[in-house]
Amino acid sequence: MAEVKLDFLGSLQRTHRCGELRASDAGSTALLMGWVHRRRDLGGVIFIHLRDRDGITQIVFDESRNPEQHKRAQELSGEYVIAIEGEVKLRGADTVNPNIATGEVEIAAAKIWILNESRTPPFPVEDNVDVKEEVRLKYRYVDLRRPRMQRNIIMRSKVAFAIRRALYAQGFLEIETPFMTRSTPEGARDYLVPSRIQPGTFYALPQSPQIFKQLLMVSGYDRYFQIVRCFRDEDLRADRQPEFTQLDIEISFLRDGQIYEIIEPIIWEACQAAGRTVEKKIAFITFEQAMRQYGSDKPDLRIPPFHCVEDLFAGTDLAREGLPLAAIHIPKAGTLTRKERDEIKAAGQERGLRVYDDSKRLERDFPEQMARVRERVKPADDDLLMLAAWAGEKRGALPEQTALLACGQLRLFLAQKYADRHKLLDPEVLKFVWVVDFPMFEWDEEEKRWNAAHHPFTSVHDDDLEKLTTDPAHCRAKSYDLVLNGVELGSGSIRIHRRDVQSKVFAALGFSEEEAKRRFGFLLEALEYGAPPHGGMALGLDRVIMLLAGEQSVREVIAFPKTAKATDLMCEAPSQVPEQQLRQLGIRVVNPQ
RNA sequence: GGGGACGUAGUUCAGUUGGUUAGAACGCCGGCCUGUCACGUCGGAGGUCGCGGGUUCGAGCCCCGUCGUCCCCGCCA
Repeated sequence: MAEVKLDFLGSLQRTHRCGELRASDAGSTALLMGWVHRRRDLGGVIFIHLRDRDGITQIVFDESRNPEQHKRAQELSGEYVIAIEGEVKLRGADTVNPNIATGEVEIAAAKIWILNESRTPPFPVEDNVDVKEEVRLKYRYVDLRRPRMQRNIIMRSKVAFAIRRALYAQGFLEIETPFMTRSTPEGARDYLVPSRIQPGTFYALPQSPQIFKQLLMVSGYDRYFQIVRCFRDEDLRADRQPEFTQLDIEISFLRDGQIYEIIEPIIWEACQAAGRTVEKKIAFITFEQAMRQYGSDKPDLRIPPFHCVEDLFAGTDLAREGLPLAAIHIPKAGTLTRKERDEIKAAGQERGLRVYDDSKRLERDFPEQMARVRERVKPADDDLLMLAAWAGEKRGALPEQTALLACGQLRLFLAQKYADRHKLLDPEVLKFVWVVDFPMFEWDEEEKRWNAAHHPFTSVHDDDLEKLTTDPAHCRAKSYDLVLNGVELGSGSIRIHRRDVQSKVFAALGFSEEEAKRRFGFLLEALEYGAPPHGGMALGLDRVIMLLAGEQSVREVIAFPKTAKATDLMCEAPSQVPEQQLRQLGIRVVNPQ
């Protein structure tokens, strides 16, 4: 870096932000602070674009009018931090810049303070410059200056504020819960925090504040929320970080259906804050419908459903007992090449499916059936319509479901493959849907036992109470997921508030009474001290913001995210620690890398 | 844990069947320039071709390993 004499900030104070000045401010004196976005040195006159998170203002240094300050401006370079004072002047008609909000004016610099210099940034502070994410993450503080990131981070703040406002308006209280808590054996892997004071023991960082918020209901804080960090030590994805933020909500005395009335306005306000207009009422689909129409418990409603047509093909080679035959329909895919058909078949095969793509042959062999299929699906002339069926041995505890999931994956594969043609996967379109009536339990093939599909505190559907012991596979839970464009935003349930019911569910999950007490004793005990009926949900705030911002990854809406291997490239976490620190904790590293 | 893509200047990329001194654009540095706004113009600097090994007369290019980033499956009550 050049040797530059730096000025002190002292009592200097901004009069405006860099996106604020307009023609009506002409004639007044302004003092701005910010970063040197660009310098254009024409010799006798130097133009600076001064930038802060609000916008850009042009500053002019004229050698003939103010040689001393002009000389100082020659020392400037990109990303220097400066303060500028001068008169706001109207630009001549031919020099107005329509590309920036302040383009009608400029500041004739009377005085410049150079507050700090800057090394040349590793990449330009602009959008539309592709930079490898690795570099962006290492210099995240620079990346966050770029307009797109600023827009996302600012949107995130605005959405969070709108959510808080909407919740306060509905009488909610924001209450904090501990980060250093007890490890619970179910669910994701815990991040552990060793205790120095109790050697050999560990706190766990919460996977969610689930139990604490239920305890708050027991305590009578009947409308609770929290925008809170949660931690899960599992592998990452584009929409998954090891620490992520939940909007956590719990409500007492929640009557049937009330949760939707409470959540929907909050979602609406959140979308409004992001500048997105959505319908106030969100559609419903049952888990079973979602599986049979979309092959997914998080259906993307922007693309048409597939249709199960095994009934039409009963008795033919295509239909197999207890397994679906899916008519997959993708609009506007047009005529496919041989190569494309092979790719589609291969994609189906990878997922265990046989794909019947030859429509001519299908029409020839099954003319009546295909007529009925077209009746159901109603494809246009240039739409893609093919059949898919499970190819091999039946698999899983629920083979039909396994097959439906594969069909759903194939549907998404095709929808993405031809997204350019049908244009239905438009991030501008927001299709929310409630998925309800989830099964209570899922079969764990490895451990050969039933697991809670949502979590073990979820109420069973009133009609299915008796099935808890007799037919767990067909027990429906009082749970609900909120899905947007094929992304699960969050889930919730009506909780069990009765000690006896909770015991039955634990029994169905194969826990002995002792085991249940050991794992969740404090919650079970709390249920014995006047627990009100309650329920709630948790929404993944990062995902909400991601979709509202039209981004493909939650990393684009988190200021300091982690990589796919859960590292922070900027501060180089996680890291080794001094031996002494480990000794104090009574920890020895067995296999250091 | 498995599969796939990528890694060359500060950044984004090109680099022919393996062949002389690894190029371009932007950025950076220096000169000139009083109305630019992606300023212009003249000149210049800048490379551990991710890292290690191998094949070869010769490797950015081929082979093996390894590290890193991204995507997907498993996993995420």
